[in-house]
Order: sequence, then C-alpha cells, then structure tokens
Amino acid sequence: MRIGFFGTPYFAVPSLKMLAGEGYNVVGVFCQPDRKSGRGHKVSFSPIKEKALELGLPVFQFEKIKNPEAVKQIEDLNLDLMVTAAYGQILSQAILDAPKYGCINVHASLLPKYRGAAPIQWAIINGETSTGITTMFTDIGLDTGDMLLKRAVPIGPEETGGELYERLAVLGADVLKDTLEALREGTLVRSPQKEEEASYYPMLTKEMAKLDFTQSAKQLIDRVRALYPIMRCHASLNGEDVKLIQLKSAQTGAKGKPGEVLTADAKQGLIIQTGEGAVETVQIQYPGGKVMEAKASLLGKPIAVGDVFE
RNA sequence: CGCGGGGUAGAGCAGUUCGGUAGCUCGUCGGGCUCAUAACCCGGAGGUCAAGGGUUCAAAUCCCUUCCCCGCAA
Repeated sequence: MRIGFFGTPYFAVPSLKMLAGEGYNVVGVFCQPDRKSGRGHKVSFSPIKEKALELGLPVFQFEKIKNPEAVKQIEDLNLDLMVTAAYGQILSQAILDAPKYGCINVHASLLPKYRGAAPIQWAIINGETSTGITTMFTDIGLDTGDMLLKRAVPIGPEETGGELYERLAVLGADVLKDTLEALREGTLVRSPQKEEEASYYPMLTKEMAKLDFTQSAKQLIDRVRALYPIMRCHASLNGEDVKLIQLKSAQTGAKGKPGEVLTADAKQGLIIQTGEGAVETVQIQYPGGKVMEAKASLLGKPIAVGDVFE
C-alpha cells in the first residue's frame, strides 16, 4: 500500500515513526515549507521534515498544497492512502480524491467536539477533564468527516497543554495503527458525526495569552496551563508586561478588586485577586529576564500590595 | 545581517545617565532572645562586577571585540 503522509509539527512525528516502524510503504512526506524562525531568523526544519530525513523518506514542501503542481505531484505518487496529522493546510477535493482509499486524519479530540486547529489547548481552557484521539476519513469540511476509531484519556488537573499534546501525539500514533489494521482487515466502520453535538474552536491567537483577572481563579489557572508552553500568559503591572508562567489557587483572608495584589512577600508568595477567588503566581518572568520562582523574584524586585495586574 | 532587553555574593536585584571605598533583600554560618516558631536582635563569611583589549591618576560605570541568557517579530 502506497501511503502519503501529511504533517508538520511534533504532533505528527509519532505517527510517522509508527508507519515506518510497522513497515508501511510511505512514498512521500508532505510538510509546510521551511520558515525562518527564532532569534536571528535562522531557517529551521519542521519536526516532521527532520524525522522524514532521518528515516530516508522523500520530503515534499509546498507553499500552497492546492496549487496545480502540488496536486499533480500527489497524483503522480499514485497513492493508495493519505494519512494526515496536523499538516497545517486545508486540502482540496482533488487531493482527497487522489488516493484509492481516501484520506485518514488523526485529530486530537473526541469528535465531533473540538473541531479545529487547537483542540488540545481549548479542551484545557474549557476545564474539560477528558479528551482523546479520533481517527476519521477526511472530507472537504473542517474536521467533519466520518469517524473511525476513538479513544479517550483523562486530562490531569494540573496538566499543561504541552504535556497533553505530547501524550496525545503518542496516543494518536497508536490509534492510527489500529485504524490502519482495521482498514486492512476490512473491519473499519465509518460513523458520521452528529452535527448537533459538534463544536468548533478557532486557532490560538496571541491575544488569548493576555490574562483577564475578572475571570475566576479556575479559569485563569486553566488558561495559563493550557497555553503553556506555546504561549506564556501575561498581564501588565505598573506599565511592565509581566509573564505569569504558572498559577495555582490560593487561600487568603484578604480581599480586593480583580487583579489586585493581595500579598507579595517571599514567605506567602504573590497572591492576586480574581473575579472569583484568588491565585498564587508560582513562576514569573520579567521582560529580558528568565523564568523564576515568584517568591525569589520578590526579594530583588518587590511588588507592593495593592498594585494591580491588568 | 529582522528588532530589543540582560550577565554584579548561593538566589533575586540596585548601582552604569554624570568614572572616585562593592550595596540591598533573602539564604548561609556563629551568637543572643523566646515555652515556641517561617518570628525578632547582634555579628561573620561569601564578588577576578561574563571574558579580552583600550582610554584614564582612577573603570561595574566610557570605547571596541567575543561568549552566554531572555523577550518580540516570523
């Protein structure tokens, strides 16, 4: 079976590794073009490109996968099956029609809930206690295709987006493996998504990392851990943009308005009033500085009680 | 050559504008006080001020070079 693999970030790596390890015939790996990134604008390869090169697989990178030359390339590969996992571009019907058995996608949620590009982070932001992996036949809609296999996992109460992302990447490879085996054995069952149960969440934007202290303590804590380490949540304090890397709930007798600093010393820590309850900032980062323990930071850079994060 | 911030005691920072004895908070060590404590009081140790070169009577501070860390943007 000739397989074309479409993926870009780390999420897709375990799946590609599994395909190669299980002896599947991956005839082409498609990923997003190399981009200048990081300090100094150095060009870096995506995790999938790195892995594909390591495995000795041919790599294809198209600026727009819908362009005729890209579609022709896919058709010329004479694929039996396409596998996608966080590729990063929307596929066209012509592409989906190219492989004999269609296109199977690995999605990091329990569909039809959390359709969209950032299901992992959104699940944590919304305080979900479980999520999972769904494999599906890709259709022209956004994560709307018929579902194949589904597996759920609990979300830890303090788990970060990065940690869950890693777990789901591994689980995704596992579910994909079972899906392909079922496909070979002819036991694969398609089940349509129920539209009335569907939910869609958009891509993450940097505005989402700006903390709103009128939210409840739990919402703030969930948001900070959901976005970590992709984005570090931040708030403005006395004109400085301060990153609050890790929050936890705090008990204190003091009260204030949302965002107001209730305690700020090395013994009790940095505790901030929210719309509902209070949060302690465990780790903090100032502009130009490294991430540090908030209690240590207060020794050299005090914050006054009554100052307001906004 | 994308833009910017930073490197000072074990930790976190001030001091750099305008060159003139190396400071603060905490920790640590010793002592004291207390029924007692993460409390309080007294005292001590701990720094080639990232590295190299230059200017100067004198450099953490001014000039040049290098190394390392961080944020933004992508």
